[in-house]
Amino acid sequence: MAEALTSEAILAATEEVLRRYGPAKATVVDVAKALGVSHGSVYRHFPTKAALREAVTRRWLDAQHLAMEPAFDQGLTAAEMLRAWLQKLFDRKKLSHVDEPELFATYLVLVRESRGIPEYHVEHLVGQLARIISAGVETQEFVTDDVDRTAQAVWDATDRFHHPAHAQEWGDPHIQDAFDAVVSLVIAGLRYNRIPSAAGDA
Amino acid sequence: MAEALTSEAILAATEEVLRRYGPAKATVVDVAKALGVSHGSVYRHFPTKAALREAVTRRWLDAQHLAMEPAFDQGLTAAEMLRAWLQKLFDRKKLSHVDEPELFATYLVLVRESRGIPEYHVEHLVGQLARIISAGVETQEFVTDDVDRTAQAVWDATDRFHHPAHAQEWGDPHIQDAFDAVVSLVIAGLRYNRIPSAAGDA
DNA sequence: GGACTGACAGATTTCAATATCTGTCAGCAG
DNA sequence: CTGCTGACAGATATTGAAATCTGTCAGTCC
Repeated sequence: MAEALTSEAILAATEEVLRRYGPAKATVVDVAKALGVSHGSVYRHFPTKAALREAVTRRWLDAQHLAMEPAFDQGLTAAEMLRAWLQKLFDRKKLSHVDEPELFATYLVLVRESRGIPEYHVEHLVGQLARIISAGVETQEFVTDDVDRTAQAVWDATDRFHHPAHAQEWGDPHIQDAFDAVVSLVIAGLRYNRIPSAAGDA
Repeated sequence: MAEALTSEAILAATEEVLRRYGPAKATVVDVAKALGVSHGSVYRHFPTKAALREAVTRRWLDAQHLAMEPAFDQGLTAAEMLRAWLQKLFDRKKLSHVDEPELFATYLVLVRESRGIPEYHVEHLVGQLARIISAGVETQEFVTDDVDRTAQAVWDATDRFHHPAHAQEWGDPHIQDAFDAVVSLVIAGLRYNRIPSAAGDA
């Protein structure tokens, strides 16, 4: 035999098979064939096909999260940082949707099919948002009595520009305009926002 | 023969057939059968199956628009009116999605399949939003230099609570909380919002 | 003994034949 | 003459038999 079969090699091969055949056609047998082993060997490293797919998905998401890590070192206001972060997220999503629609669709299917993965993804990004908003609260640029809740609200309010269900709208020529309008509205709200914890509003 | 076949009767029968069989199974033959005529007769009133479906859809949407017509007569602030209108829209959507999921899905398919119908629907509702915001600007409760653009931004920011792509999230127990947070953020933004017409922001 | 194979059962997918539907139109009935 | 019918051609949908896939495991190889 040549070399030991590693989980890493299986993940890489699975990624390649998913790219080539798409999520609907990719089979465990294909992965094994690409590695030159029997498909029984793959089951020695991953208990089910679903677990294998989920491992690939989590790996990909972690790379996305790393790429979105906000940079606090520059001399930007919180509003500028927030706008830049949201714009970067939007640009990345838009680009991958326009440039590689099939790969985008593939990972969309993968993310959706695993319970808990979408939550994992959103919670991570909302956490990054919260850190930016928190910085704004410290400099008294933003006002809020619940940073996490507000971060979630900003995420929800900008759903149209990052939720894959809206991907088809990202090709609209006026989409950047709509993005600017929503982000400006949200930032204006952050400057004077007091979200009630249960009910009531001024 | 009994009575003349009218377009009205065909529309009513089509609605019934769509309710009973769903959008995938409903056929022109079914409609004709329900009316006790040959399917050729239906084509005397509607040129294609698509035109027939679109007529039913437009009829249904007009009823929805009427139900959402904002009431300006009460002694409410613009913020209260805006919140109430958004809540009503959310409640109506949520209710029809929870109470009659099949009918909701049926009209969702119908709305999507006709080019132009979604735009017709959204433009109408954003128009209602614009009237509420416009009232707020007149009382100096809200600030904006472009009512229509701002109305669209409010619509976009609340997408999660009316766009059917998010319907599955409406069953979440915390959804009302998320709604309140977003609406409060948006209303805070409206009080101090100045959306740039092309680029740049303070 | 630990890693891999290959045959297997049950579940899922594919594919081609069969049936149904859409849209048209010549002809019939009042 | 006007409104409806029913047969028709091409397009679409349904079905069930055959092929493939998933997950297991007794057995092989070093």
